[in-house]
Amino acid sequence: MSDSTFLATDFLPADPNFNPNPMLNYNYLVDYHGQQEFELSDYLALEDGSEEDSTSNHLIGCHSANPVLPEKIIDGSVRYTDDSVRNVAPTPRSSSIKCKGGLKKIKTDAGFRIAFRTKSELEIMDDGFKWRKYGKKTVKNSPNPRNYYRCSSGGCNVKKRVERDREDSSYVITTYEGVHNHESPCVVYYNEMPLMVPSGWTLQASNSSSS
DNA sequence: CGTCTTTGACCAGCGC
DNA sequence: GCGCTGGTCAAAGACG
Repeated sequence: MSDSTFLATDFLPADPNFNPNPMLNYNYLVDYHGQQEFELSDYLALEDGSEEDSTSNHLIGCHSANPVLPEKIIDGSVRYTDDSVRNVAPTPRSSSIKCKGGLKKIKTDAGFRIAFRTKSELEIMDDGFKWRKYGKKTVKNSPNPRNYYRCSSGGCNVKKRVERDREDSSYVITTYEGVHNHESPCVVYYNEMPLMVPSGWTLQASNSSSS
């Protein structure tokens, strides 16, 4: 499954005005390893030219929650630049989607799974959605527990896992799974800040492609 | 009182 | 088949 490799990227909140909400900080997203500017609007465009099912509802649907920056992903595992692989979770019947800019998403039965690593002191970043914690697990070979969250909006079964990098606890590894079938509770807030919304970025409810 | 977190138990998948 | 591991459930407690 080597063709499902992500380019390794980092999310670097170096600016003091940094807000962990990726929706509000798309201009802070930098392809760190590639030394190349990487904006969230680019990421939104990734669906174009995808190898399958490019209805483009997926990313629109996961707008503020999902699209930060993934590390490399090898079919359910996060692969770091040092080629170490840390298990995220098996991704049964997954399929990779080739994306512009070298990024890919993992599609599962529950929708897409996107993992990324964020340098942040905050373990829970405000991504515009409301999450309910439903589990906590210690992970093998990791001193840090993994927390499980589910979108608290009724009928929305998007999940996310949050854990600290076992080797560098200043990084938080977040994995989103599924696509929200509702708008972000802070859409109103975004609409009040039109300059913060990338061109071509439309805040619309997704068709629940995961169903 | 409603909502959320905590946490131990349970279950399923996978490798040996 | 068995043990390990990750993911989820659900009861109990905390909190506003």
